[in-house]
Amino acid sequence: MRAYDKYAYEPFAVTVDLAVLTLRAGALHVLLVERGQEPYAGRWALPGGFVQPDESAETAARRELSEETGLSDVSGLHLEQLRTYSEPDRDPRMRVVSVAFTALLPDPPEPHGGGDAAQARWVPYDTARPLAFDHDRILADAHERVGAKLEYTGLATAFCPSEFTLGELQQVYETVWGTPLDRPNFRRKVLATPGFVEPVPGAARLTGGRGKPAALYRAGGAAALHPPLLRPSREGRPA
Amino acid sequence: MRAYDKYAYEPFAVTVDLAVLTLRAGALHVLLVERGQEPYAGRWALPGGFVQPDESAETAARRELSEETGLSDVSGLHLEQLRTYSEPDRDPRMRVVSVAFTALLPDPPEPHGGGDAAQARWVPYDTARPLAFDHDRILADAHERVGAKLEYTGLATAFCPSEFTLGELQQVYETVWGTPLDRPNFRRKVLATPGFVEPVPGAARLTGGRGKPAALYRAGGAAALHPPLLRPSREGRPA
DNA sequence: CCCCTTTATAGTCAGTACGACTATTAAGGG
DNA sequence: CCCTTAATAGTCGTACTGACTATAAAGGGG
Repeated sequence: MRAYDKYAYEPFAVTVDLAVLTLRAGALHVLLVERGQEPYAGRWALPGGFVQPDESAETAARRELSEETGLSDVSGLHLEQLRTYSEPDRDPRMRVVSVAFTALLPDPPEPHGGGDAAQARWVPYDTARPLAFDHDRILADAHERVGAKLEYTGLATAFCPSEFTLGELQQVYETVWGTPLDRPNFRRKVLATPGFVEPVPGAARLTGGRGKPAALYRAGGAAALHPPLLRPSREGRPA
Repeated sequence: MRAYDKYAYEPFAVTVDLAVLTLRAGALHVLLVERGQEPYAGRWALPGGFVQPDESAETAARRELSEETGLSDVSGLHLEQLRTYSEPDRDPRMRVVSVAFTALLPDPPEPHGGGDAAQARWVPYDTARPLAFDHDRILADAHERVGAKLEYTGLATAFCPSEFTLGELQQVYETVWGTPLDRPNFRRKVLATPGFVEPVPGAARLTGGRGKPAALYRAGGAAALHPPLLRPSREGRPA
């Protein structure tokens, strides 16, 4: 029961931490900031900050996202609560409970070093560690969550600009999952899943570089994919 | 960035709230406590309480679970973080951030009214609302999460005793999803999914009531189901 | 004691999804 | 003007799925 009267309660500091992911040059990148002070001075960490008295954690996360990326409009970006980290010793200075979020960006702007960020950079996911505090774990949890959600939601489109080719969409899956996918089969499945993507009607063709121009698509309205787009099973072909 | 120095920080109270779900007589039930004081005096609420200074949220949740259910050993029970609720006005008295958990129980013991719970009861899920605070939302989120996880994890066995029949397992799915399932097909899929369940070797038969006795199974070790056991699609057969 | 109901388990069958391929089209580059 | 690159189209056999039918093994009521 809610025993407000029975237990004394200790005040906690509540922060948000952001795992901001994007794709640059076909590789998964994460937005990191360099810490200026102890503890972990000089180490890289996930961006974050304190939740203000009048904010929800979601509001604080979106504010931090805007501050750290330098983007004026972050309202359309995908921002999702990951989980809360509350180990008593996770911050050596004081008792800090952190609500972690995952954010997905389509086209990565150079993080303006302005604002309050001492130094903010896009770092390839593979070379990000070790991070300060328990951020290694948060980042790993974020990656795992995103990979899982690609299977049964249309989340992949959050990595893409508003209009994209199926090849770009496939690259999202391949990069996050770390697995090459068969192009014709990927195409078939995506187009067979209602509400995942919809073709851009006009004479829509992207002339990026070499090769046949690809048709452009927009994100469909569907939140859940039916059927899901399962990643190649680690099991399934055992002995 | 972690601007501990830049912003003043407000102390928050941090609580855990528990959505404890079980199956009784083929219906989904949730453990509720009756509030004795304002606000929401006389209303039912999810059990919960303050996180103590030396506890993580997970530790606090398991402690509360033990206290509220009266079970001496809650170490084997499924307990999982749901998400954190932090709207500034969710508690009219003060700023409270609550980390919500979902717990799944196999056989429901009568909640001992002892401990500190004024009154604790198993309430059918459908008649649980309205609850105090934002607990309606928490409960709905818990239900949705559990329903989704039944698809791609072996979570359903957490609702069952250590040995169970496939009929009982099917009842878990039907009750949580609110959909009848075809028995032969359910059986085929469960047995075809490696690691989901394993037969109890001995002369294992349950003579519960009428009908042919069923073979007994135990939970297999698999965390993820491959292939997943998808619920009958709301879409898929549209117009 | 014999049906009749109940529940478990076995099996069938057609439609579909999927993985692995091959083929064709439409660009750009030397 | 080929050659490479990338997009798109199509094929084929297997696995899976949903909808069913059939059989087996219990208990209960006349």
